[in-house]
Amino acid sequence: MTAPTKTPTHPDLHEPVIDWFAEHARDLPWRRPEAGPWGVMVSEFMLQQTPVSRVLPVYEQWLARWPRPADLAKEAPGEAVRAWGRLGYPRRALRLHGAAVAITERHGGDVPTGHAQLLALPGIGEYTAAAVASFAYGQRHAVLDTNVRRVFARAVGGVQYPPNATTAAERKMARALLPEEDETAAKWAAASMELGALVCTAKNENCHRCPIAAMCAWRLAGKPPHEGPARRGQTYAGTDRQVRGKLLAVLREAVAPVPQAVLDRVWDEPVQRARALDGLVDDGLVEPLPGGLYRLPAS
DNA sequence: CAGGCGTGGTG
DNA sequence: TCACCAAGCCT
Repeated sequence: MTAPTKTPTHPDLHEPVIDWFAEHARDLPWRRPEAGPWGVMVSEFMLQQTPVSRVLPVYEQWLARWPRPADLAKEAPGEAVRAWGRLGYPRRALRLHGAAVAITERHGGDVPTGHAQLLALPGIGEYTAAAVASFAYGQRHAVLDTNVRRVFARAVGGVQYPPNATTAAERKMARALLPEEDETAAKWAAASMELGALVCTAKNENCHRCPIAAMCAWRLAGKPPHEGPARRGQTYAGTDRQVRGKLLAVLREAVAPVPQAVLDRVWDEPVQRARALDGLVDDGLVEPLPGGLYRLPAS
């Protein structure tokens, strides 16, 4: 019997993908050693649903201004929202600020190393906890983001796209594919994600540049097109989200509290406008003051 | 668990 | 042009 006892399910995928990564990985600031766990964590918050190209400049400003969690923690949350700029989903800024406060209070100012501790922080879900633990601390976790899910769906599952929501089957597959060693697993996580971001993309798959094209189940099956309904497109024009965005843009630019009348100019329809503003206040993104004034939250 | 939550680039 | 997409989280 020559077979070793703990052979991974698909050991042949690891080496080509990791080697490809060594050659083609982008030189991103949060991948450099000087970024540290805090830099990794900040980047992960910003990258949630936001392209790398838009994150880069904000990331640099953020780290220069708040090089440690404690630096951000002592700021007003509104300053985090302001510095977030136009990255989108500004609740992330609030949550990152909240995470910095929690890190300062509960973890002595250092980004925690444990997956469960990370998961307990605001704005950190399953993906981000695994990503920080893996990228910042070299731990072995299944890091299942949209890129990795797509790569696995194709290379292993033989279909064009993964399911809309992450399934237990996907998690199981991701765990089964994980290399045994911590360090190798961390490289694998970063490499498989980068492959999905650069080569095995949603719209154009570039199989000629793919290091595992020869063993890709989807390609070998003749690249059958996605079956079933298309993903629900996110509508935007005319929604509360658009109104919220316009309201918050005014408040981000303002140095002093803004009168209601000024906010009223961003949207004609009064019911929707009021609903959007109320929502921002409920979310803690906007602080109402006496006299019909509004500003970003000071506390 | 489906739906809400920003923004700008792109085919 | 405009629908779709980009390293999710929370309720």
